[in-house]
Amino acid sequence: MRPERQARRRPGRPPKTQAGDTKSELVEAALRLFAQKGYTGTSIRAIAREVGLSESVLYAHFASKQDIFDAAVAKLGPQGLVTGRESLGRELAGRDPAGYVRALVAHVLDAWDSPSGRLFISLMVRDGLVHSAEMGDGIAQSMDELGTQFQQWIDAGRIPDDLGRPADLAWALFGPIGQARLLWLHADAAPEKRQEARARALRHTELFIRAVFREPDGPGQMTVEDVIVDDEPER
Amino acid sequence: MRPERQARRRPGRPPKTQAGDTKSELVEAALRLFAQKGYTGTSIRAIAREVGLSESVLYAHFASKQDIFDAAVAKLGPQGLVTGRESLGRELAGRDPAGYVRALVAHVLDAWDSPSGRLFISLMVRDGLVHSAEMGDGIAQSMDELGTQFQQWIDAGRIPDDLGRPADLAWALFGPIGQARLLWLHADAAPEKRQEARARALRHTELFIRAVFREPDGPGQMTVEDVIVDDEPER
DNA sequence: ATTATCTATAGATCTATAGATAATGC
DNA sequence: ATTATCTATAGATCTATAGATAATGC
Repeated sequence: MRPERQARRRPGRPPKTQAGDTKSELVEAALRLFAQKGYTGTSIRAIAREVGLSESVLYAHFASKQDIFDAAVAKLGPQGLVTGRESLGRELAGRDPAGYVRALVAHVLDAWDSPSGRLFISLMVRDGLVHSAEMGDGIAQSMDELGTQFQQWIDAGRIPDDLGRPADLAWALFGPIGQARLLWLHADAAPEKRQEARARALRHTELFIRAVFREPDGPGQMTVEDVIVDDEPER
Repeated sequence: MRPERQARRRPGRPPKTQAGDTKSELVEAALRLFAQKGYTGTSIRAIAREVGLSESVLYAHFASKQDIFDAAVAKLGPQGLVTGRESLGRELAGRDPAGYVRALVAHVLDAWDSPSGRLFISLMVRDGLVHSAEMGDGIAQSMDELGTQFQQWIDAGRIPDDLGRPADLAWALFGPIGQARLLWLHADAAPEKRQEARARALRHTELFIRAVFREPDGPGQMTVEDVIVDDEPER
């Protein structure tokens, strides 16, 4: 948003001193409004007004309203998914399961709770894109990919092999976190709600770790020792 | 939708034989369109056309566009939440944890996959109501209520007492199911996608049961027998 | 007389375009 | 000459209302 544009501008190209990066400002304003009010709820005029310009400027930069929307979506990129396992390579490599999952969740939460991450989810929601096939397929694929990691842990005996499919374990981990994102990590979310959402996601992560992973030895949720002490002390 | 209204109607009150329940038809058409295109994406005219009437009829039945929207929402009722534990009383009473959870999930899935349940989620999503405080608070409260049941199982030794808060267990159960609802149980979802979503939710339910509940005795995920056979055959 | 519809229309707002105006950069 | 803005406006569409018309129910 440019500072103070109340005073009606003169016609003609403005002097260099006043010029900002109009196109970027327009895309950013459009993003905020589309995320908040949806495509049909946002007018070209409203976008222009946000930036303090006349609505006809938009057509100097974009061919149509849809073109602005596309530019806004393109600016965000494909943030929707549980991405970044590749880019996290070094951080994740060699960690034990609990550490790996904690690092992955922390990474994803940072992305989802960022300004652009929150604009993204709001935009997807407001314009029905959460219901699009791409969204569903993308998430399902993302869970499949994460599933390969779970499979390795199953093979290594760190997860009981009869709990469920690897991709379903990924779903069990990220479903509740995704719900928290949807409900409380959107563009208009209050800081306290965001904090609560992150805390909730982290508690879920720990719950998941305790319920799913088997410790290689030492104390754990359901080691042989526990079972024997609890249920069959004299065996 | 009324049959065949292409032929332009005459002015004047139509004969009884042609009369349907106009108000209900309007609300239903409005619901479909609002769910599909959102509030601002749906015009009074479009609603009227769906029913085959002139747009001014809407103002004979409703005071304003907002009034129609409110009537549509009111018609659906508060379906958003994991409701019905009370109404399920008999079905749930006296079941063991696994049976209880299976029955509850089945009940919720039926509600969510019903026509009105799917209209509901689409409506909430399209108009940003999933981001409303009521939605978030309602779900959180719903999880707290279900948490009391988990607490009882913890007290009875059926769930390890160090897994997490009772409400977080409820969240771990319903988070993934809620995600499946959001992605694939909406108004426009294809039957195959809906089937897939239900299957996914049921697999998650079984995974949850295996990961969280401790059997009182008999065969189970991590009974003494299993552990001994797998890990320490000679003990 | 009342009710359920229609046609016609007002006034607002929407997207998009045409053409004017003034600063910039060659 | 080009660029970045403006004003003015066209034409479509939107919500809402006024007033006409014909069937119903008393």
